[in-house]
Amino acid sequence: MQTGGMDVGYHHGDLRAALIRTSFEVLADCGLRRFSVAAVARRSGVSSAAPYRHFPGRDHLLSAVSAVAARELREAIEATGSLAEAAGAYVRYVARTGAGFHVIFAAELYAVPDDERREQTRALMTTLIDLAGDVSYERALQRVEATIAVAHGYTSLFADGFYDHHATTVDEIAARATDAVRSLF
Amino acid sequence: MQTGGMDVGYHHGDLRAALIRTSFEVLADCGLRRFSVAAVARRSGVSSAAPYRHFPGRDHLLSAVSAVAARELREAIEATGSLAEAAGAYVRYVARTGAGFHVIFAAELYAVPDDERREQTRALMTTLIDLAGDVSYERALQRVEATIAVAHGYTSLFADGFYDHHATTVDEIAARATDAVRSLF
DNA sequence: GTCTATACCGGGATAGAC
DNA sequence: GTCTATCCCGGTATAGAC
Repeated sequence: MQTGGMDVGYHHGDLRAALIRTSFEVLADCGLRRFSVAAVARRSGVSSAAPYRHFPGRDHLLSAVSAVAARELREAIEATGSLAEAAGAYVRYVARTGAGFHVIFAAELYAVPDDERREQTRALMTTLIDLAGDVSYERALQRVEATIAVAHGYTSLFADGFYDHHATTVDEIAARATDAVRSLF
Repeated sequence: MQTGGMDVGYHHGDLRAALIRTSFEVLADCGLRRFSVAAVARRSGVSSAAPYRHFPGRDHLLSAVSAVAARELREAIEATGSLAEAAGAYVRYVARTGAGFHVIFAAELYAVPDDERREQTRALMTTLIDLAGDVSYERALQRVEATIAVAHGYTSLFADGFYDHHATTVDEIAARATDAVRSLF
């Protein structure tokens, strides 16, 4: 898939990457529920057939999005120093990109054999486990799960419009998620 | 909508209620994402047109499901004595029925003018606020939101197969959600 | 109140031109 | 590599028979 430094000169330069980028927008706007290859194509300004040159099908495109989201999220989390701050980083990342754990670990991706995605999701979990502190692996896993639950929970409420009445900002929600995780441990 | 004690003698007796009941199964099996009137009809053993005698469209059926879920969930929560236990009750209810906050407060229902749903969701929130203890309304709301976030987060992880590797049971997840909320306050 | 049949729409995916 | 054109499928919703 690499362009190898040559200017290939076709319409987009890198439609594959553009499609992945646009997929985030579609996810943010429509949710995983109404995510469609056709919508991504429209929004990218290409025909509905074009994406199939780069991805065999809808799930493979989603898998590529999952891999990118897992990497970017891990990088955001590595810039913090604790699980509590990681929860805040998660809230901000999902609010910004539209792709959270429900996309990264979407059930429909289990059957998609995408080594890149599997590597990136594994690395993300490893990073979280490392942040859990010097405890047993079992205990670390439970802490990570609790953190994910809190972060994902707040994010879902925010995304579902739960806070609309109070004009709550992303940063406020991120702070609440951070505080909640902090008081867990 | 009440049958008024008369035996009406048609195919189902009460197709409206049966459709709502079947909707829970479809939600549990397919998720909100793939929920469809057609699937509910198939599963109920009626034609795809039959539901439209009782509900104007997909969203109205979902709204009726939301109202029932809000009432049943409130009853389950009223049987507990604290927000922490309410979180556990929530995990168990959603695992059993498939309809959680993402259904009860689904964004696509905002536009549906269903007084019964609005009343039931309001009552559910009131019940939760009352459990938050003798604090300011603002503080109570924050506690409720934190509780919902934790409960919904754990439930999502469970539903998405996050715990499959460890053969975790519903009761274990419910206990973790309860513990997490307890350590929040 | 429920049926069969159908119109309509939109997404998934492929064929073949360029 | 992308286009246009097309097929298939399934869900929404309605019309009219029973």
